[in-house]
Amino acid sequence: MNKRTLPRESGPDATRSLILNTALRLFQERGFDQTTMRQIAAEAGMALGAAYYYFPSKDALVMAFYERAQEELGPRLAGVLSSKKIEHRLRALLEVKFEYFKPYRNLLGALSRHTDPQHPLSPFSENTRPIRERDVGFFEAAVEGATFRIPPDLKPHLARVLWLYQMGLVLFWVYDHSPNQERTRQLVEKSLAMVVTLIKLSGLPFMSPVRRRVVELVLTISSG
Amino acid sequence: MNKRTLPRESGPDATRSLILNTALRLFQERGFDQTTMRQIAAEAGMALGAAYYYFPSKDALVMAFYERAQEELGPRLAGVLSSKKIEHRLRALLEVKFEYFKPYRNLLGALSRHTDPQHPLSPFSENTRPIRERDVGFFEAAVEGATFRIPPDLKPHLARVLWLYQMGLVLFWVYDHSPNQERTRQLVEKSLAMVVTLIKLSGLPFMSPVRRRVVELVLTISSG
DNA sequence: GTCTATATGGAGATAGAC
DNA sequence: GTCTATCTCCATATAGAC
Repeated sequence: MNKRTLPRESGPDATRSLILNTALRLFQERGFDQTTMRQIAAEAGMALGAAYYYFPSKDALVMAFYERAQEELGPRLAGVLSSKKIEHRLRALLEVKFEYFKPYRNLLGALSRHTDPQHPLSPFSENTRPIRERDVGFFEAAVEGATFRIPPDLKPHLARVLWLYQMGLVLFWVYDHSPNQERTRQLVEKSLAMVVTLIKLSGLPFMSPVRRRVVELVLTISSG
Repeated sequence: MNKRTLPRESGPDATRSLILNTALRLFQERGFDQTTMRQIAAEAGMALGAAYYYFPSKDALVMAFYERAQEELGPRLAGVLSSKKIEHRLRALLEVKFEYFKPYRNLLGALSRHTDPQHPLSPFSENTRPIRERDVGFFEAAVEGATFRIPPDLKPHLARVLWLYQMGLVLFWVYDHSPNQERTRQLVEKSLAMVVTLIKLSGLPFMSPVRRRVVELVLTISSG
């Protein structure tokens, strides 16, 4: 038996979890900037230093949130790619994400400030690369397993572009104040149909030069 | 003679300008977050309270920067729309912007955190609407004055989409660490050609349903 | 290894004297 | 309009109890 399995009701793992959960709750309730390390510690029933013992900074809490999300999302994303239609497969991925992040919508809003790829917490940073790559992997899987003719010159880049598209949708969702995020739902439906149409259109013979330029564009953007 | 013309070497307008210029210089040199109101006041040769007399908050300095930029950019943007080719017209607008903002590239990076449309300093906020609308107006002018067939159903939305496209380019530029932002230059050239091609392609007769969907998409996004 | 209590130093902002 | 003095609050560091 492995001693270090699930967090018990006491012990270091449980304390760590308790702090993280408390922090996430407060971030969501009061906003990220308005929540102080003092409040987190107090609400978790311990002294300030104790929280700092487990998380050396407020940003470390955010990083732990990213990692936990990636861990918990993995199986769910993998388990939802059953259809063969690309549109269904992509929609399934999106639905899992929205569902999972729903309790953290406000928090994600606060975190979306990290546009600088140099910042460790940016979705484009070196620091978050492992998380990002695993995530892109699910879009690769969505593309791979679909019965859908993809122009071969586009194929190597498609997953990454779709991942970026998905980031855009999440950003829109985070700031969507319509009831139950109805506008995002519409945007997903309309943009998804459009994305699929565009890929299909791009496969037309006379589109070959356009495809080449798109690929060049993608390379320019991602070569940094 | 109007008494309130240009800032003199002394007087309230001069003091205000001095504070703003000092702040912008420090923001650029040391970073926005690392620069304190104390440093700004000290560097401008006055007490902290004096700086707060002119600018009630650090964000007020940012807003003043936005307003000044809009004012100074206006004539330059208007003066550069001489060609009749849409591609040249758009490139001209972009060049003026990059040129003007070059000394503030670092600062813009720090400001790009304001993704929340609710935040007053966001480029999408209610607060910055007048600035934004005037800016969109230059893209309308760029489209209007071009000898270029634009599908009539796209036309009402094109300027706003191009404005958004331009915001994306600026964001890329802000974080482009290639020498002399060479990658941005490439991105501009390639994406500009692509944008023009796409608009042309969208005018083909059988593209009518695609156009309709694009318009729907734009409406969904901007209806908030 | 885990945690409490306390100290440090700096930030944005303000009140009220001059 | 400009200043000094001060308020309030924070992230973070550390000393040392258990």
